[in-house]
Amino acid sequence: MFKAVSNKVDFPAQELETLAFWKAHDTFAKSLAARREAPEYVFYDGPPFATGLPHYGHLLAGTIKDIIPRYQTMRGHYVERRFGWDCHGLPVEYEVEQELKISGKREIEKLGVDVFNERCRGIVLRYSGEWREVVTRMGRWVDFDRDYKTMDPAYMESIWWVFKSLWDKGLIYKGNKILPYCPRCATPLSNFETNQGYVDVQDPAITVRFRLVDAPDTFFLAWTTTPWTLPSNMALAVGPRMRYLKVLDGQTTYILAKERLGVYYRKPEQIKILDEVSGAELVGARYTPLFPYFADRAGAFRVIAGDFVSTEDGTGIVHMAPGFGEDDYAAALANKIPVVCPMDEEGRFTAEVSDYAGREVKEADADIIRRLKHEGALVHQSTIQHSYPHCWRCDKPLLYRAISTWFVRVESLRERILAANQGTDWVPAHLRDGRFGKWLEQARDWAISRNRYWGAPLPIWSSADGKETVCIGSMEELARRSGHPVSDLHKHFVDKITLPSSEGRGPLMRVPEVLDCWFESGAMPYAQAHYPFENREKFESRFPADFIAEGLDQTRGWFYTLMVLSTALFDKPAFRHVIVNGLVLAADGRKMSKRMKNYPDPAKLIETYGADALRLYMVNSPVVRAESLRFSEAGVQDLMRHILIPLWNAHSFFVTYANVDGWKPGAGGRMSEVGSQPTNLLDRWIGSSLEALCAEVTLALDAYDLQRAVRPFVHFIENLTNWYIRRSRRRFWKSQDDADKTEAYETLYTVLLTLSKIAAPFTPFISEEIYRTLRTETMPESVHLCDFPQGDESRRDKPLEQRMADVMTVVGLARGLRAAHDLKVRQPLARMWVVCRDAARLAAIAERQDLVLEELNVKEVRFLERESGFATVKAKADFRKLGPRLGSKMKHAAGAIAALTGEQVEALAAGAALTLQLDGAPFVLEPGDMTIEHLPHPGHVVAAEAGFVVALDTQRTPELEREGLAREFVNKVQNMRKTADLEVTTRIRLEVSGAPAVREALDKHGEYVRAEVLAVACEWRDNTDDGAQAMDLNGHACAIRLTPA
RNA sequence: GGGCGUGUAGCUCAGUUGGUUAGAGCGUGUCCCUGAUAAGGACAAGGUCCCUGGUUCGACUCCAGGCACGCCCA
Repeated sequence: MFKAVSNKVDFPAQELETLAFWKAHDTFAKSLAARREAPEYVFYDGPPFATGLPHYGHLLAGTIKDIIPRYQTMRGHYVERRFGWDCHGLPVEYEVEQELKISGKREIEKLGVDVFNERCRGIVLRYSGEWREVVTRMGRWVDFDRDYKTMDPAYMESIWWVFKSLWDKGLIYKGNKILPYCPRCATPLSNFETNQGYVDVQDPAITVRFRLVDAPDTFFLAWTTTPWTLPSNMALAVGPRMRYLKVLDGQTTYILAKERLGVYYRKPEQIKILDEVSGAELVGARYTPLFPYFADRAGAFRVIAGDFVSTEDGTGIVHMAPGFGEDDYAAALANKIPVVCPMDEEGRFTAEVSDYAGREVKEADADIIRRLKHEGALVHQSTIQHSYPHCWRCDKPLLYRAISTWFVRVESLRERILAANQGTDWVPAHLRDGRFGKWLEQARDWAISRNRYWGAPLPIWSSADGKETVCIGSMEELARRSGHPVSDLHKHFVDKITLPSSEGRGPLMRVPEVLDCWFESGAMPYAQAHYPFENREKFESRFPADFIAEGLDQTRGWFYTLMVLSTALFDKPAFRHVIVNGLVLAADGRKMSKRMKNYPDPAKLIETYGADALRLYMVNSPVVRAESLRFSEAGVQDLMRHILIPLWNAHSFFVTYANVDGWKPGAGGRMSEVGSQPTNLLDRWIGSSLEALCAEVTLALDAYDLQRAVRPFVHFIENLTNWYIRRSRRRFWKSQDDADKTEAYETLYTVLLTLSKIAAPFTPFISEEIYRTLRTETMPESVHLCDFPQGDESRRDKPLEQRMADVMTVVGLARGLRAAHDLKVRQPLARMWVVCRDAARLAAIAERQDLVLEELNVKEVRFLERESGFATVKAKADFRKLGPRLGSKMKHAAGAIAALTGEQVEALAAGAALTLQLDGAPFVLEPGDMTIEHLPHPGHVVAAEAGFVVALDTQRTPELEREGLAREFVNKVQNMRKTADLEVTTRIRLEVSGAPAVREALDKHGEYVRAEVLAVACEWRDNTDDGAQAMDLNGHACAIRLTPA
């Protein structure tokens, strides 16, 4: 006996039981243990931040990260799956700052970096329990107990090794980067932080003049909204292809962009245009500095060319303060202009700018403007309203300034990175050379240091004068060189450690920065294994990964950092195959937003439909090809209805009847006979279809195309439930235990068992339930411990699949006719005709005419090879065949072929060649050059499709009417049985009264009726007062009373 | 401004080397079927395959140029 299976299944509840089973039996561990000696398939799991709860994007990526490893395990590989956590970085620091109600560098350092960091350590895994719960509930198998954390000492030590390896290869250097900086918090901000703080503000907008060295009465005009940067002016920039004018205004000559002239001089008669030049001609001109502070700097105070110069505002000549602007800085480097940055950490002028030393730079704007005015350098003054970034913590306007930063020389690695990228395989394929490849091509040096606290410290120690610098690559090295034992590499430990100088420069101190957390996650392949300190061999065999899967946003995140580091270290990509998922959007097409509540809570959704339904829904969408998905709850329900429920019902059907009959797997012996074929065509057909399914799924999964892998399930389940089972139903009911019945059980059993394995990677829960109900003692205890069904083309029978498709076509046509002419299937009809010109196809249908007759409730089918009175034949040109031969004559030929008479078509079909006159030239038409189409004769009950013509005889004799009535009666009783919730085997008694026609039908077909409804007795008596159910049978009154026997 | 992607039915999406009736599901309407079914089936309505041009006997498909939307970068 199989475990009883209800057709009223509660998937979410059942999934919880499955989870409990996996837990109790340690099934995941067993699935790994079973493959311990097998070839390894390497998967790397990208670490999420655990500072928030998982959302649909994580569930989606998690599902993909589950399907492929499950599949590869079933295909005979050992697939280790370790979860990882990204522990360091700003998100954690923010949370702590908010909890402690502190903000910025000064307050953190006042509190103590040790206190702060330990607090970060304390909260970083705060939500890991919830993560584990949700990930597990989704059915994902991943090892949380042996997870890796980027804050583990071993992980951090490997990061140091990575860093030092790059250092030794000369790939690390120190430079400057212009970053938004908050003077109050004394902290640079990331781009992400900056983007959330734009506010509309008013700023001064002044135009000042710079005197040319070679022509003291001539001035460049430049415009700025940050007067405080003027003391740091080092150059002026012009657009090399822009046009500039020299205009005489009174005694003075000014130079500005031609396009901006009208803005400065509304009345042209005020001035005289002296000359027009290109920007390129101005380049190199020297001017007198406005302020004396840096007047002695060599190479400064000249005009340079810049592509960033625009004529949207200002004068078309841009004031360059290289210490305070990104373009300015880059242009200064390119043109060998000195960089000055006379501002301290608090945002005050340094002593270099003696007149304003100690004053907040922005606060000095007014005095600077006053002074310029006094000195005659101010040409125009106004204010501007614009959007300007502000600190998200303290709301102060941010200042851009040069920050000392450490870089990886990505630009020098670029060619090698691109070469390594060629060794990767992407889904979707275009990403490799498209978005990702293009990103690589324009990659800049990577700024890897952060002026923060909670992160892996840069392992660099440096003397006070900066002339001696040491990079440390391991704990042991640090301990040896410093004489201090080391067990934790976080900032508050290692900053206390100094190294002796080897050049007599005094103690070397650690540089203050920590690493970008992307550097840490990019080092995951090495660091999760604590390479090279441990696991040397293991790492080497596990690098690069066979497979990773993350979201599209990782093109400039993890995908990138993995690739940079693996190329720098080993000249290889870190992964071979990658599936990139797109964004999960809310149903309204906008981003999912907690505030707007525009999406269903994932936990609730899983409680309603189950994880299998959610998994299938997500995977069966273009979101597994990096396109975005509008998440729809109805879509999840839809998949449950169309795949999971029918699958479950097929299973439930099988178990119910197998138990009724006491059928056991293997009892008939056929199962064990290799290569044995069932005799029943339906059985052979579903077996062949299953083989097709297996082949398609295998092909798609081997290509990492998940959506394509899911699609054939829909078709197969439809075939299984709506054709195989429906047409086989009676085979399972037959009370004699004959060979055909056994074969049906064997077939359905094998199909369901195999199907559970093919579906296991996608829907691990329902597959497990079905498998566990069906398995025998000798089979593995879980479907996930089984091998994936091995495809075997020899088990395909494609001609049979085609023949069955023909039968379905014929049935479909006839059903359409019944519907169109209002002839319900319960009403038997005397005969039908099936016409097909292909005798072989016709014969194949004749062979299975029982299916057709039963499905359509028709007494007899007649087969014809000619349409005779039912339809007219028409010829249609086969464009595919004729097109290449005829070329431009194709159109004419098509017309001529369509115009052929019935006799001509007939003759052609019979094999006679026909000569057409095309544009005066003869053309010999052969039978294969056309296809025959049918036009059903109007007024007849006839339909045609795909070479078949089907006609129905709609005559209803009294005998047919009676039989129809009997079937109607059976239907009503069956519904009553169902309503009364009777077992399928329960015998009943019937008492019936009603119209004479009903009685006649029952008298004539009583035996059939009793057998169908399992009635031991069917009495005709007046039962109207006796709780009988009154109903209408095809217009005849009837009352039925049903009691269990 | 640059890069990449997407654009097919009211909605979500398929569409295989270019071939003449462009498909499925949902939704809508009508009907049917049901002793596996919170099911299923048939039929109907619904399409400028984003636009323009080109190549071709023939373009949803290939090419070029636009437009719209999305993401990334500047």
